[in-house]
Amino acid sequence: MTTSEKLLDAAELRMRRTGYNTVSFRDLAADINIKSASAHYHFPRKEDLGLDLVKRYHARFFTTLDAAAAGENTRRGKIECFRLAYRSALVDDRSMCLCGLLGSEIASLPDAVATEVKGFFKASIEWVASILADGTPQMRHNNEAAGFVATMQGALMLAICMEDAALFDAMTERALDLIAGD
Amino acid sequence: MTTSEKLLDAAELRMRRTGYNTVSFRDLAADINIKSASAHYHFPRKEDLGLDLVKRYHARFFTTLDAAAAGENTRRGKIECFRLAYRSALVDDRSMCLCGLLGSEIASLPDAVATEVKGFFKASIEWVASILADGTPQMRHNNEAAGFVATMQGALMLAICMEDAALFDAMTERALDLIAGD
DNA sequence: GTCTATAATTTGATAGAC
DNA sequence: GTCTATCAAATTATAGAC
Repeated sequence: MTTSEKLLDAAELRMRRTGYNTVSFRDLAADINIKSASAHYHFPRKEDLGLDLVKRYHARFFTTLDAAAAGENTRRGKIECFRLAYRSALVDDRSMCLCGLLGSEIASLPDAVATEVKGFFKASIEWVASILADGTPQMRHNNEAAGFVATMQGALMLAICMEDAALFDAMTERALDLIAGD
Repeated sequence: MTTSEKLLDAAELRMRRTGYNTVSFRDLAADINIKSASAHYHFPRKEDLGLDLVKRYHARFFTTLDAAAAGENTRRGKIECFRLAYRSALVDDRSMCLCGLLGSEIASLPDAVATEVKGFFKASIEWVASILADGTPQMRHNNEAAGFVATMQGALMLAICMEDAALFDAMTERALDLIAGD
């Protein structure tokens, strides 16, 4: 694994817990046993690191999601994959969605990073909407898809905040029924 | 208005946009034309300010909500008041819910502030559940209420992030139908 | 209550040696 | 690529005058 990847891993761990502004080059460098000046060699400005991190998160999220959804034949099965991606953030990583946290503090982000976060949500809504429409996007599906994404984000935040993982399932199962039928 | 109240107002404006950690005593003091040392006279530590701010937000949120819901006779009408409280944060204040933002970055908050944020969500869930149960709380109502709160929080975050206020209505109207019946 | 002044720490970032 | 050394700025917080 390259030093850049190690830095991105360290940044993801920290930013998914405490956000963009609380994470310093010194902390990240210490995490992987280098000095902060070395970290700046790989990412000259913090904005460069933030941008690469959100791009990597975005790409990995949908690659993993598409692979899982490819094994499902029903709309409900595919959308359940989307829900499980958020559940995995909670259960496996005990962390927020990177874009859910950065999205909350979007007014404090560099413009380029903020734009990338918006891109993640746009892609998320379109992904869910495309499942609903079976390949033919429609405005109504977009609204339903956005509501589903919002519920996943809010449920993840609340479950982490309340330290109650079971609450995530309780909060999201009806949303799945609503969007995919009982 | 007292200086403490002015400081809390300034802190609320800033923290509902960028979170807890980006807000400094110097910024708040400058907002109300005093010096940061004077701000420390009113709130010795930042944690004191954060704690008072969340407590004030909590109290005001439910006072306003109760007043609005008292004018409604139906369950749906009362829960619609809850939705409108979030809509007002978006449309009137163009800001996140204070606790939605602080909840996202809860791992970076002083313990006392984090506890107070959790208290806001506990009270929110109980408020919605009590409407569902007409005064007789039940576990099933608690899960439905939590899901509704999650959707409001996620929808507010997404609408602000995507700079699309209309999206909030589109995302939340079905959640209201789901919980209160069509 | 507010001020000036300042301490102690942390931060993003750079210069230059190896 | 990584290091030491350093900078300029910002941060939380305190001491003491008025």
